[in-house]
Amino acid sequence: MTQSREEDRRGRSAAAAIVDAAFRLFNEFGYDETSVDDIAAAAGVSRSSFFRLFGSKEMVIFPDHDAILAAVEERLAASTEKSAILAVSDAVRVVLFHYIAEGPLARRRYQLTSTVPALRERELISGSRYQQLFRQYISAWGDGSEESERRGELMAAGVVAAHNRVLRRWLREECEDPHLEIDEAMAQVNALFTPAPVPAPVAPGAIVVVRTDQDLAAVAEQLRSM
Amino acid sequence: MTQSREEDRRGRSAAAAIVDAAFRLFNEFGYDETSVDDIAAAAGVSRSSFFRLFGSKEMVIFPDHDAILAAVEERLAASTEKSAILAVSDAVRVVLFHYIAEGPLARRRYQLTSTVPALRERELISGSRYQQLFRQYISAWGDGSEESERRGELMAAGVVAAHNRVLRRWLREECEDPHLEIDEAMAQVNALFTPAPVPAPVAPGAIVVVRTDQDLAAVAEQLRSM
DNA sequence: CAATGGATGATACTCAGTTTCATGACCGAG
DNA sequence: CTCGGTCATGAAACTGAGTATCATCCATTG
Repeated sequence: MTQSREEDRRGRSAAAAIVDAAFRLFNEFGYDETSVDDIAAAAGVSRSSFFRLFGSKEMVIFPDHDAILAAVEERLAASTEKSAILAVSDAVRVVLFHYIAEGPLARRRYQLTSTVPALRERELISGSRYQQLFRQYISAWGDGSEESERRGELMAAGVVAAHNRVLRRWLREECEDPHLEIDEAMAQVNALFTPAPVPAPVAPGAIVVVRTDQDLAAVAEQLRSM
Repeated sequence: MTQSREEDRRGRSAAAAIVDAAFRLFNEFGYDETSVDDIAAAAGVSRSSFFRLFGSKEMVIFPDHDAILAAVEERLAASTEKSAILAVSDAVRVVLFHYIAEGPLARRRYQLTSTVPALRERELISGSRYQQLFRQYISAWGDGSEESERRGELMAAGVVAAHNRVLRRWLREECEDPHLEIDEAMAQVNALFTPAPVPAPVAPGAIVVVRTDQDLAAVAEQLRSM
């Protein structure tokens, strides 16, 4: 476990210095106006080290997406069809509260991603990787039918959309209680997807009585289309 | 209406020549291995003209996203809350059948986007613009409540996911009849989102009889949670 | 014919990202 | 202590995308 001498001397890693310098310069001069050389110089490292540590200019902003993705996968993998809904809800919370735990840093990042198209796009890409992961697991829990696959795809999209909405509201400080809102949002998603959407075996002629919030016209329309 | 002399002479626009050359070179040598200079040279135009016409290397692959987006917006704008579901279904079909009408070209593009990360990402970006557009209109049709906004976001995500699934299946030639599949997929989305997801005014104590495919245990569970 | 304007091409520039090589600190073995 | 190896860093050159500038050419118009 050999830490760099610079790190020992200054008490922080070169990576942290780079991130600091990057956010500061982006804030002051703008993303496009700040070159990698500027960042490296301000952080007291070489251009080479910058790319060795972060791979690209965009990645200074999004440090640990891979780690979060791994955490999500871990949570989803530790589940079966039985506990699927719970697993999905938990996994979403893993992501959400990771960002919330970042606090002001997450908000500074949001300010950048709202402003700079390239960064917004980068964020979209990572979001789609979450969606892909969710889809993969949700699909695996279903039978292989096309309708079930579609359900997996729709639900994954819904889960990510719900998460994004709550996160974005929190980032914009429009959200009092993220715990409450993510609970509500996930409840809404679950309500959408838990009632069996697929015609499944049932005794023909069976009659079931349920309460509904729809008015009579809507109910009549549904009955007619059956 | 002055067409270029090259165009007159060769009977095709410089843009078409560039697209042809690009796809051919990408196929033969790969996307990353083909430089813009190579494409321009093969198409018999200058590097300058390439960027003037397409703006970026990626845009040779995705020519008319803006046009499709405008068509979608037009279809959505020509609608009210009453015909909302129909408008959304129609708008989705506009996109889907535009790609299907491209035929082999769409499949060549798919082969590239499956292979080259940068292009897959670019495609994702444009997909998110559709989603954003759908969300905007669907949200406008609801009341302004947070739950209604979430519903708009979820439904937009679902609509785009459903479209993407059908398109991808068609591109992979896994899809016999795209008309049928998009009908099914949109029916699934509509089934998900048309039953009022929000507790709404209804005469207390009203009883409605509907047929369901759920088994008794599931129904009992639903009743218990009401 | 001369003037104008729009499209094209040539050139030079910035900057992100890659590759290669040199340096220098640390560590274990002799 | 010294040699040899490894690893982190830095320096420098290179490729290629995208931008900006300027000259040119050709068709139209007066």
